[in-house]
Formats: sequence, structure tokens, C-alpha cells
Amino acid sequence: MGHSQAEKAASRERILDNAARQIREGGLESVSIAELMKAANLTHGGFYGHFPSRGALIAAALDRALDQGEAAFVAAPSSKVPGSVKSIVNRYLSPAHRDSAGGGCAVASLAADVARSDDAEVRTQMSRRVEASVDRMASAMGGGAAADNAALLAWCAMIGALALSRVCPDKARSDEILKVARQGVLDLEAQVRAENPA
Amino acid sequence: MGHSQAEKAASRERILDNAARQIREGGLESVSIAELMKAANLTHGGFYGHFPSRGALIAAALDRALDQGEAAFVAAPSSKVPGSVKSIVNRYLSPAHRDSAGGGCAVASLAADVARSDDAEVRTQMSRRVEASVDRMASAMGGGAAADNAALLAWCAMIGALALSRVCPDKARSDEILKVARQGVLDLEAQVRAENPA
DNA sequence: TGTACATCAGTGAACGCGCGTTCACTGATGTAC
DNA sequence: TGTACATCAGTGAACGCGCGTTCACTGATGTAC
Repeated sequence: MGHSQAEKAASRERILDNAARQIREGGLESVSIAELMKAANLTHGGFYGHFPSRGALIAAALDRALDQGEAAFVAAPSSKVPGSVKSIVNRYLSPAHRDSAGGGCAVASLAADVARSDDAEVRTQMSRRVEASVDRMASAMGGGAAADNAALLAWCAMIGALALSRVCPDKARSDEILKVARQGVLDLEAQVRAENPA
Repeated sequence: MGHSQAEKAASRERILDNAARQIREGGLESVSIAELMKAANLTHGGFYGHFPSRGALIAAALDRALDQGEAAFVAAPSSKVPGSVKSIVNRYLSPAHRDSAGGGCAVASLAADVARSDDAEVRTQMSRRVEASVDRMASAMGGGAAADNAALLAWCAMIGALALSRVCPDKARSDEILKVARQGVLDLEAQVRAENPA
């Protein structure tokens, strides 16, 4: 096998990406070093050449999961513009997102896990991402104090709707939860724009 | 020590109540049989006289946690009437509820955990409670199709807001998240009533 | 160009610990006579 | 009332297993000469 620095970095990336997916699918505590290394085509002993401990890996994986989730849903895929509320909401509250938690928003899958953590840094890490998403949503709604509040409420509703739609065992009802929440957020935007005309 | 049937039932209750609190504080997987039995003033070996396995206990504890959470926040404390939207929201989105997850709503603390479960029965269990809460909220909003949608959206927002407020390490901002969500739900009710006058 | 050596990512056996589960036993209660 | 016995909730030692962590070793790469 190769042993260059670049290949070591690539191994680290594979471990981290696998872990970022795993925590979103199974929770912060669901990562097993043996399984993780196997998924990265390595043996478990090599893990400590990349991370000092399981805890350090989890913190790094959460950071990566937050990055990936934000990239997937807040920004438009291939554009620098922030994206309309409708495009954000349609992607976030889609059946595809509901069905693929491993590649999706880390806040929706891990907020409760993070809330339980006594590590204040990890809570700060997630909170900052939430606030950034709220700011972007507020801009997409046209800006102003009313938009700030509406954007925060919209994110609460979106995160809650995604979580509840994942709990629901009835697919039709689950789709409906997403649909009602999508409409609700669009209504919120419409209200903000009506009160605050450009 | 006593060995009557009534005392055995009381032991079971203590175990179950402790477990219902523990899963809301630490997640479904956070229950340790040794700690649980110690908290109930028993030794770990006696556990299997009450439950066939750890998994069976967790299922029973989830059911109890859902019961307790619903009793605490959906119904008014000492009344048969469903309670106003305002009273539900003020209790649900209070700093006190945020700060005491162990005695609070099991949906907010455990939705992500349950969504990850491959056990369809446990997901059905939680979904039914959610739908019942939505129905009650819809009644509190005056009923009708618009109220159904608004109530569903309100619960998404409330669950999301509680989760985000628990993540937030800044107390002032955390309080504000709750406040914005409270106002948002009250606005939703006002809209429903405006469209649908009694 | 070829040979010897240093580096270091990755290997895999081993260790220690916690935890779920089992089981033979204890001792208090209630019943039979 | 008193004695012997059956019941059974709870005890605590022991087992097995998984998992995080450690560590001596391997073997491929790159460098020095």
C-alpha cells in the first residue's frame, strides 16, 4: 500500500466522511471505531494515527456533518446567490431529505444529541450554524426585524417537521407533514413581504 | 425487606419512572441497568424479575415518558377542558420546560432517537401521541381544516424551538428563541380564527 | 544506476473495562395444621 | 398460639462479549551515497 502524506490525508478524509454520515444516521454515540475503519478499508489499530481519541473524532465529524448539511440545503447547489425561500424549503422539506438523514442536515438529526452534551463548545458549534442559517433565511425573506423572527420560526418548524416526518411510519402522512410545513414557511414569507414591501 | 405483590409493583414503578426520566435526559440508549436499579434502591440482578430485557424496558419507558410529557403540557394541570392555545404554548415553550428535559415532552427529546429505530412499533407509538396532540391543538384553535394544518405546523415549530433552545449555550438567545416561537404560534392561531370566525 | 537505510502509514494481537444477562442463594412473608 | 413449610422479591458473584485503546511489528516509499 502507498504511504505518502497525501494518501494519509485521503484516509483521514474517508474516516471523517464515514463518521459524519454515521452520526447523522445513528446519533453521536453510534460510531464504532472498528466499523468505521472497516468502512474506510483500514484496520482498527490505525485509527489513532489520525485522531487522538473517539471523542475527538466525534467532534470533528460533527463539524463536518454540519458543513455538509449546510452546503446541501442552505446554499443553492451551483451558485453564489443565497437562493429563494422556496428553493431552500423545497429541498429541505423533501421526501428525499427525509429518507437520507446520513447526507442531510445535521441539526435536524443531532440537535437533541448535542443538547444533551455537557460540552459547551459542541453546543456553540451547532448554534452558530443555526444562526447563520437563520440569517440567510432572513435575507431570503427580504430582511428586517420581522424577517429575522419569521426566519427563526421557519427553521424551528422545518427542523421539527423533518424530525416528525422521520418518526411517522405512514408514508402518506409523512409526506403530508412535509407539505404542510412547506406551505407554512411560504406563508410566513408572504406575510413578511406584505408587511415590509420592497 | 417486604415481599408483597404490592411492593413488587411499587419497585417496578420506581424503575419505570427512573427510566422514563433517564431516556428523556440522555436518550434511549443512555439507560444502564446497574445505574437504574441503584437509583431505585435495588441491585442489578433483580431487574429481570421485572422486565425480560433492556429493550423491553426501553419500550415501556418510552411509553411512560410519552404519557408523562403529554400530561404535563397538553392537558391543563387540574382540569378536564383542553386548555387554550396560549396556556399550552406558554407551558411548552417555557424556560422551565427547556431546563428540565427529564420531566418534559418525550417527543422533543426523543424524536430523532425514535426516527432512527428500525422498530416500526415504537415509531407508531410516538406518532400516535403526536397526532393526538395535533388534534387537541386544532380543537383549541377552533377546529376546521385550516386549524388542522396550523396545529400541525405549530407542533413542528414548538418541537423544533424547544430542541434549538436546548442547544443554544447563550441563555438570553435561548429565551428569545422560545419567545419568538410562542408569538409565532399565537399568530398562527389568530390567523386561523380570522379566516374561520366562530 | 544500484544498494543500504530511515521513515512512517497501516497491521493485528492483546488488554482492560463496562455492561447486559444468568443463576444459585437468602431471608422475609404468609399459610397450613 | 405456635411451628414447619412454601413462596418469591431481591441479592451478588460470575460469565461473555463488545469496544476503546495500546503497542510491537511490517513493509512500501523515498533518500543518501
